[in-house]
Amino acid sequence: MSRVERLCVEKGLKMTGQRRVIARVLSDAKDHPDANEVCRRAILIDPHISLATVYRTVRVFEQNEVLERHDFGDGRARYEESGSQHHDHLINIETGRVIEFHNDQIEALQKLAAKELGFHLVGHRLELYGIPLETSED
Amino acid sequence: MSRVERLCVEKGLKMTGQRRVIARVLSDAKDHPDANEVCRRAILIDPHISLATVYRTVRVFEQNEVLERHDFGDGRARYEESGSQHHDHLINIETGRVIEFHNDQIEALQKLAAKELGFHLVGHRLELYGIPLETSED
DNA sequence: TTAAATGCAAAGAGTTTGCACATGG
DNA sequence: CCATGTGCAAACTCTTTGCATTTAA
Repeated sequence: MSRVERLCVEKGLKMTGQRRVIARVLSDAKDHPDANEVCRRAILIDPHISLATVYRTVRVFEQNEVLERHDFGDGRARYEESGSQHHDHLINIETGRVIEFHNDQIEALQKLAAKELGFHLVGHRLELYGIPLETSED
Repeated sequence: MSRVERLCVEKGLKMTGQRRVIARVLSDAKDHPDANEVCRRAILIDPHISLATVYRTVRVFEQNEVLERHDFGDGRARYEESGSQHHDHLINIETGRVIEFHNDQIEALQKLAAKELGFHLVGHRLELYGIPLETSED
């Protein structure tokens, strides 16, 4: 049983064959697939899965905090298993590859910045866009 | 002549009536309108403007760094005049209103974080989502 | 059993594009 | 004048939804 599936069970979600497969795909994913990619991988395991079901399922999973939805600005949502710890993303603009990182100082400053503006911080999005250091020597 | 129009002229862009109006709308905007909203405001000044032209125009303007495109996660692009200084956004999730802010410390830490991961930072996106402090007392 | 999940195809929202016509430099 | 911009409508991408059918609990 995949980690995502276990989380679903803990949340009391009805686990259908399709949901199990989608959960597995997301648990196995090392990247941040979009709905279409999740569907394609799911179909490799079990062809009885439609894109509509993927969309409905990821929404339910997201609402149950079993996975996280990201928007990297390319017009489609991407998904990843809810990690135990929060992290942000650095996107290598040469390859499109996404690297996860966490920085406590930045997190703290964000909270502070929001407070100074009169807000209680309930969420944030931080994405860094970079090029590999070797390549950037100009 | 609006500020955006002047920037366009400096870039050598051909200034048609429509582009002038769109430039004006964006110069006058105190918020971050989407393409549809830009079009509606433009039509108030001159009805001879179509949504397709707005899309084509904002793309040209963006490519010429005359305005900036933002994606606040609600599925449509939003635009604002390219300011002299960089800033990030705090979104009031109760009203949807966007507040601009700038924080040098966070900027510096971002650069550092990227460097530690082996990247040269060429861009970033930071959005804070918050609720007004008065309302958040629970 | 039965409320909830699924597949399909159609509908939406936002954005882009092909083509004939209009226009700025 | 003529390369470029525009309007219109159709196309495209991503996502959602209505409805008849299937399925988990």
